[in-house]
Amino acid sequence: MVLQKRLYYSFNGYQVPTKRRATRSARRNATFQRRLEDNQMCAFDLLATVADNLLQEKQNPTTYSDRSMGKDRDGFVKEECQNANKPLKTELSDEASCDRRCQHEFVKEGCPDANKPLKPELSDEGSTDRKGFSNISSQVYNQNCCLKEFPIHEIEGHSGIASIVTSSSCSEKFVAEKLVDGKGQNGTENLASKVELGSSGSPESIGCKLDGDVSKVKDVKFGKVPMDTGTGLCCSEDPLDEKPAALISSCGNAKLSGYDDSIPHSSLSKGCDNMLVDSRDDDENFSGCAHPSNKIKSTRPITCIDDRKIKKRLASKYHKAAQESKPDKLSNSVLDGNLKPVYSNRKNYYKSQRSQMNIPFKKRKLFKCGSDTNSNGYIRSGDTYFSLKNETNQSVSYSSSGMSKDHGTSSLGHSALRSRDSHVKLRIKSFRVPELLIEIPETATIGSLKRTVMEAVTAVLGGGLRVGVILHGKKVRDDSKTLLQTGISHDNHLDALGFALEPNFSQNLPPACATSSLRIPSADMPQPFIGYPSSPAVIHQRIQGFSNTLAEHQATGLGNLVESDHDSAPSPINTLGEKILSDSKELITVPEMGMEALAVLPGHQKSKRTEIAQRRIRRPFSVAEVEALVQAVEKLGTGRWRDVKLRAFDNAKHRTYVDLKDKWKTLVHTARISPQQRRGEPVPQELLDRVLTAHAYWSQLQTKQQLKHHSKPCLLL
DNA sequence: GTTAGGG
DNA sequence: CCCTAAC
Repeated sequence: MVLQKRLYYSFNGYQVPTKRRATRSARRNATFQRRLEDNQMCAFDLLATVADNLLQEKQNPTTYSDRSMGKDRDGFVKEECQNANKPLKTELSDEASCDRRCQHEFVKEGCPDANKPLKPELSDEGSTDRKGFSNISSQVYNQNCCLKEFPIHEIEGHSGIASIVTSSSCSEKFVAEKLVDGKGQNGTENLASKVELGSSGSPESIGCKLDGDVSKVKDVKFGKVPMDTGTGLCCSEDPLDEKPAALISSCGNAKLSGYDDSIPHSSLSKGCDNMLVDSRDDDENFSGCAHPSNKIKSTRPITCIDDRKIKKRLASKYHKAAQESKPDKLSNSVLDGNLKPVYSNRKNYYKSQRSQMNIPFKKRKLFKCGSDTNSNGYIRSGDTYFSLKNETNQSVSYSSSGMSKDHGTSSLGHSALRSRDSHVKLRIKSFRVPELLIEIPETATIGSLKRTVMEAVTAVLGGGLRVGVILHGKKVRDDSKTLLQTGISHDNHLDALGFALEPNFSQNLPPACATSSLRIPSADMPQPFIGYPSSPAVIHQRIQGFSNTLAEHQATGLGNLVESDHDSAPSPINTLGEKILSDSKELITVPEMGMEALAVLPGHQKSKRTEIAQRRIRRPFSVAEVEALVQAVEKLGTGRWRDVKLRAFDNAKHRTYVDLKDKWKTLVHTARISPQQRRGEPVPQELLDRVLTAHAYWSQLQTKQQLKHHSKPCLLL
């Protein structure tokens, strides 16, 4: 859908603003997320490729990594940095073809002040520079801990590095691409944050790649990643001590090191998945949450990866918002019971806001993935892949474009799948954006139209979305059911299966737009962040409101499904229609809350989030509303807002008398300032004149009355 | 629950 | 729009 694109862009745009310089962590977070998103796509491809290779070659990665690493490392470590605990990367680099010298140097240099020295080098030399890489890597390793401290900018500056890190195993391609491109995608930069994580290994690996040493890279990865992993990517962990297998894991390691000090290197192997997951974790961490990631990473089985992806892509935000407390919703519903609790348990994302904010990112990701990357990536929840194919054979996908095409995917999927019983592969190419009702004056500019649409979309997204599963036209609400129980199996025609983005509210749909439609409640919702338990019932209703929204894909006629929901709950929608018809005046509005929330994203999410979460969506008054307000005030006067509300806005639920009072206040102010100073939708001068007149009249009257009151008592006394 | 006003 | 004091 067009909207997708818009959303995508919009998010990006928003994101940017969101980046605040305020906090390192915040910045990191934002950038990190982005990178992750960008990287993910790549990662998938890489993973797929790797997986294929592995399968075909059946090499044993583990050996590779261990061996090579071991010696190199030791030697390296001993020589260069004794201090540094994590020489692994260096090895990688060596293997990669990097010069030991460089490494050593790096190490030496890096060890002492691993944290920050890198930057300069990187920036100067660029990603290609081995030294730079080595430095980075060394730092990373050293750090395991230090990374955290890495300044994002540094990383960002070195897109190449960052990218590498991020993608880790998966990213090989990614990295390569980026390197080639130079900066690579936008995302690359973002990666930087990640870079921290993986940077260590990555730089070198990157270099190799550049050099054309793909094979090496893969090998490394492989080494790290065990063949068996159905997940392909992950190789479970490298037991190598904690030192990261380095190369392969560069990403993973990096993450670990960067994000979680404690995180085990094992994550390396995980590569892409980790990344995704990590990213999430990172987010959390950044936000201040405890880092679950460590646990996850270290502990997580390979399978987790998929889940992560899924979550991230699909749910990430939504989940957070809605589920945080309840792990299952998305994961369960969409994914399946198989999912590991690990992720499902996400920690609380701090705040709803954050989550909201995140959504965009994630969405972005989703979109991207969907459109661009999808091919590669399916998400695997637990064991389920959402690509269209069934695990082994059938490709049931909505999208006409079959997943089967993706070699990478398929191969990975299969391998991964094998490990588990049967898996259902689903491919979600894109999500349709819920229906939005927008009312805008003919005189509005295209720009304002765009903004309005954006706001509406943002509001929806910002409010938090959740994923709805539709099967045979019916919403599947029982999150606890397994796919099998629900009838979603490889044996079935997945075309009957649909996914929808639904508003995830915890509260009521507040806004339903004036009239409207569905809206997104998020703003109103109290839900927030952590553990906010939302009652299913409520949710459903809300959803209903939104129900229109769903949509699923292209080919399949999921569309029908959408409304099915209504049945369960009384839908606001119906009302909407009525309202709309009845109140021509009312706006249908477009809420925008998203912007604000987004802006906040990066940093302080917590506090703000909370606040924002509850804030109502902003619904600018339309000229018609203003006209009605003026008329009512002229008749009733100021100070009787409740009456005004009843008289002129009785049917506008979203307009409280306080709102009307505030609007009047602003109208008076607007009328007094020069037209050039006015913002927003212009209000006819005629109305403003009436505002001033009425205001003067009633003010005068009020004054008189007050005088009377005062005087009277005095007199009486 | 309303108003009024500051933020 | 939110928040709060005051009514």
